[in-house]
Amino acid sequence: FCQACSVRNRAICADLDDQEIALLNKIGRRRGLALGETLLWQGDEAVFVANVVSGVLKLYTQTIDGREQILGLAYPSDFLGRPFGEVSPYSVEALSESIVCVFQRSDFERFAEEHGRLEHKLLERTLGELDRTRRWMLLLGRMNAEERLATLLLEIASRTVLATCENTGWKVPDEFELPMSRQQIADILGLTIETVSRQFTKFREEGVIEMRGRRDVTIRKRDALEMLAA
Amino acid sequence: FCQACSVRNRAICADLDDQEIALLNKIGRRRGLALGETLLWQGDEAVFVANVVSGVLKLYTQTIDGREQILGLAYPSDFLGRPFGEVSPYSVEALSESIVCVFQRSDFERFAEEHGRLEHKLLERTLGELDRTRRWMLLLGRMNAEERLATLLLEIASRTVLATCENTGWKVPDEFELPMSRQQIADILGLTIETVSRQFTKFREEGVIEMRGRRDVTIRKRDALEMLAA
DNA sequence: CTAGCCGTTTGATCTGCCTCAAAGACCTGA
DNA sequence: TCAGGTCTTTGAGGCAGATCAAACGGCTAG
Repeated sequence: FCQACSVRNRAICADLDDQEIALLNKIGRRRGLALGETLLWQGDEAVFVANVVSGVLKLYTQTIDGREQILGLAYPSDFLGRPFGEVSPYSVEALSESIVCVFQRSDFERFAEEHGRLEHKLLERTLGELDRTRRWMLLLGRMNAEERLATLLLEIASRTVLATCENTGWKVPDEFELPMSRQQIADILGLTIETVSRQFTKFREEGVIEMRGRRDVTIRKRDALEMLAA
Repeated sequence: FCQACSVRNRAICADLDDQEIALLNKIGRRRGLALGETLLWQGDEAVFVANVVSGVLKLYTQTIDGREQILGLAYPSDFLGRPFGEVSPYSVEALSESIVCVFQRSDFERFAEEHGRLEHKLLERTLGELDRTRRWMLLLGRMNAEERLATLLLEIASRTVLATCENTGWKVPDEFELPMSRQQIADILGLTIETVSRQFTKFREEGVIEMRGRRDVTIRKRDALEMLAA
């Protein structure tokens, strides 16, 4: 039920009143995704749109010869899919067990037309996503490997807190879990897995980060990372 | 006057009726930009939004140490600025003499709230721009210099036709003028000016393109370019 | 406990693009 | 027409990150 939804106040449904929510509730349904499961395929007809309820997913494209580029990560409350478009311009795959709230695109579009507040929220979110994506272009076009990884670590830290502790104040934690493998980090940063691994080792040796296991990161020198990411 | 505006039917104002257009006309004003003139500065308060009427402009960011990355080009009918945001996330500079139709952001937002059709158009445009931007991430993250330039040449060819001959059928021309310098091409592609220049020379030697002067390009082997860009 | 697998790290070498340098082409104004 | 500026092309050499290869470490099933 929408009323009990954990992203009720952060997703695009935030500004809807009870009556509208009830209507929206009728056209959407929950769906669970296993780790590695694909929600949308690039090039397929764009049938669904969705809100992320829990978990982390990746948006990605590929070249014909198999090179992959991750276009972004979707955290709880993020919107997925391509309204007002015929085909999905990217694929979406779950990086962890996830729950999404799925709508038929046609249902969703009809609802959006009739409820300006929803469309407005979607517009704000899309504009924000565009900003974020453009910032990533600077990383891909002009940053070196060290700067790229520093930027990603800070980004994940801040996104993790937003996704987990909604109201526990705004302190960004220095300890978090990477929601993806080394190869996926490489695909986000436009690097190879070896280069990514070497940069992790370098940050560890310099005492900038500390790691317990492969995925648990603790930032020890945030300033150093921020200096690089700037 | 909006009624006589050359982008009247392609910009976000396309779906507005005469009365709405008259209202919009009151809050907007035309502004000319000289080559190289800056319309928006990254980090400044986001005071304006605008539609491009004629000319080509670049959106760009810079790192602290001066590396530049062009985030996109704006052609006639494209929308500029950051509605519903406090600061401009990028700078905008005219690559050619241009005319834009400028609105105070506050005026524009008020108008958008009251006129869902405008907001809807803006949403569609923003979603399209996000798709385009994400496609560029694949280029920046995973393509080599040759593939990058091939992609750009095809993109400029198709954008040029859309911007110039609105209704002369849909044939994409093989002859066009580059609206920017070699350095700016490098900043779009995430390369250096030297690498760009060498790639041009290579394409010329291979007979893939022909050039008269520095900026007039004729595509001779479109398939070759499309193969690389795919 | 052990074997085998997969993801990761480390090492060695290669290469595409960058950097630095200089010559060449075009444009503008005198 | 020529001088001087700017932009572009070409050349030589270096380096960051890619590629190829192998060792390592953690996890799971037997």
